[in-house]
Amino acid sequence: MAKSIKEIARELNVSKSTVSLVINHKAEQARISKELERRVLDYVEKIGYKPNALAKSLATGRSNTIGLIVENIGDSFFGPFALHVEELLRKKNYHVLYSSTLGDPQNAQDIIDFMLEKRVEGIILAPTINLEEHQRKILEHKVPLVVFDRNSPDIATHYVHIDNGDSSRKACSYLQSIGCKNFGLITIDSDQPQMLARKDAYLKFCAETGMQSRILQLPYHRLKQKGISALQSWVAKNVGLDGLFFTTNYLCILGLKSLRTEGREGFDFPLFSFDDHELFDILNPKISCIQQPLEPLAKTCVRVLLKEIDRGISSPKEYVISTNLIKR
Amino acid sequence: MAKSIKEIARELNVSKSTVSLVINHKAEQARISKELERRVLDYVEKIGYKPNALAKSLATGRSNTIGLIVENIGDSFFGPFALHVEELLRKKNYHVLYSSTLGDPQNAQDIIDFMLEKRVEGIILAPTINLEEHQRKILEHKVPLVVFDRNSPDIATHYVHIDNGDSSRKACSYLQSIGCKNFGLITIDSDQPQMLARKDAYLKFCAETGMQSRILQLPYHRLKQKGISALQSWVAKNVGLDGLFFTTNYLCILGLKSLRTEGREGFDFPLFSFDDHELFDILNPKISCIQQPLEPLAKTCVRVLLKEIDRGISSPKEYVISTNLIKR
DNA sequence: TATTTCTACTAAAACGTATTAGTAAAGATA
DNA sequence: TATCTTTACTAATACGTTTTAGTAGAAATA
Repeated sequence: MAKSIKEIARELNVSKSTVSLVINHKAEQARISKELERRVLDYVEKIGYKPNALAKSLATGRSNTIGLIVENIGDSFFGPFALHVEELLRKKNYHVLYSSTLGDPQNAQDIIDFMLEKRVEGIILAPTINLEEHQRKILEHKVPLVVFDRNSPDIATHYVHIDNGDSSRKACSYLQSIGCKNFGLITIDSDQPQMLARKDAYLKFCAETGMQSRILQLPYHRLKQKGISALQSWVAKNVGLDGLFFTTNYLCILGLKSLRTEGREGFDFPLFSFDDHELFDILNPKISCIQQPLEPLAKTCVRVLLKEIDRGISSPKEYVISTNLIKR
Repeated sequence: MAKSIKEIARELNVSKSTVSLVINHKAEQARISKELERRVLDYVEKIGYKPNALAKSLATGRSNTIGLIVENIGDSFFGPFALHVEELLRKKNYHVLYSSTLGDPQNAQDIIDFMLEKRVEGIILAPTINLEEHQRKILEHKVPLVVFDRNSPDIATHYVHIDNGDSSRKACSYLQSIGCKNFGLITIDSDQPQMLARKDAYLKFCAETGMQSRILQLPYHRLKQKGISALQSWVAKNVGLDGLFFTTNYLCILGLKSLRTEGREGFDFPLFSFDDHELFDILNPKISCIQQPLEPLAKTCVRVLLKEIDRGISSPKEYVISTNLIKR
């Protein structure tokens, strides 16, 4: 199908080596004459030769590919994150093999195996629960690994993340500063460390300020209709609420939906979201939030990973990216 | 680093062939004894052997990878689309190498070259302008290609898309049915065929119903602040408007922003968007839209591509997916 | 007992590349 | 003119697989 160096060599009556050397711009150092070089170059150009990257990688040991494993490439956090990663890597001549785990450890398992088999040069991973073993496998195979967003506390890897506790604290103080004296927390029923940190900071804030803590934990699955009604009855039960702090943007959207379906047009108290959303600044009322700066996050992941690839695996470090408080 | 079949063979005192055959579950057909098979299997398991997919692909000619080229993996159309593609392909044991062109033909060029070099078995492409030549290149290399969302009329490929004209027509009729007698069209200043089709259907509708056409074409670049003010002054100029039809959801969002920043809380006429958005049903007023059914779209792309890969390239066909009109 | 058939493997070639050591011919040196 | 350099290449090996043809020895057949 596609022509190989071998065929080109035969057709030009030269050796494979010559063709390979010319193609890789090593003609000079290999003392190939200018004429021959031209002849090869012209022919290669003419037939539109595309080197076989698989063979190349096999020979050089470099795949020029990195793996990106997220929960869901389609969501408003990971999608734009992936775009940044891709952009940054493109500049370094790397390409991205991505996959979404959808939170399913079996998927994650398959994905990681596949990537290791594809000999990606490094992996950026937003782990879901129960992925410790796989992370260990990646490390065993000496493939550089950068974990972001979430991590497993008991396995040492490079870890890029925001300070969830701190950010959550900032959010609470902000709500207090705009007059909320009784705001509740809506979070997810999961033991993801970042969610725990957000909740703990809220609890700590309550303890310090004497505010009564009111927390609703929704189950991770079935966030649709069930979640809406759960939220509605919870809000109804908790009289005196004067604000809501959602620990993720999709929870906040769920909150919006549940209030809307309740027939309320506006809101009588502020909503605050952990993570921004494209439309939060045009909703009514505007929704303030903690914004995870995607680009710095992506930049750090890429930088750290490339360094590992270049200089070999080093001892794990933690990289904390600070968040922005967006007041609206 | 990672152990190879060769090393395993040496360590077990058998031949490479034996190891390979056992690993690929061909022990029986190659009459390898059960004992030996077990011995190999156990050892392979013990050391956590991962075959080198690069070598494998080189030998078999199959990369088990398909390329997905979109404009922006981070946006609310392509991201979820990519997720569906990934999911569907996972089931068939294919994986996805994706890239975003960001509308830049140079990027697209690089991406396509890279994918051809990686010997992807097929490509799903949402082309941007000036990509005809590259599509031709893909086809020359005998790589199955499915184009979706947009196409270049003068190059024959399998093409999966919605019926833009028809959908746009439906939108117009709907607006008319709810009482709009004077709605305008906000579109993008581009000659992408799908945008033209949407606009043309509007014009045709005007011609047929006698409604005066009012069209604003915003330049594709600088859609942010400039677009907002352009839109504002255009709306101010066009007295008597009683509805707006946006030909994409990001234009609609731009519209929302511009009206909001104008200080208007609500709207005195309906807005309609081509393409849905997560929050359109909770905004005030609710925004009706044409919804492109992502899953059928993705399913068709994948199905057609896999068929091409399986049975060889066939003569190009067009696949039209019908849209939904979401009334809110 | 000489031949055929099975059994249980292995040797060798191929995929398409990169790389290093080698070489024939021409030119320079002594 | 015999030796050393340089020039302009090429041969050979390696990367890690798959696959097909081959083979030594044991068992079965005649």
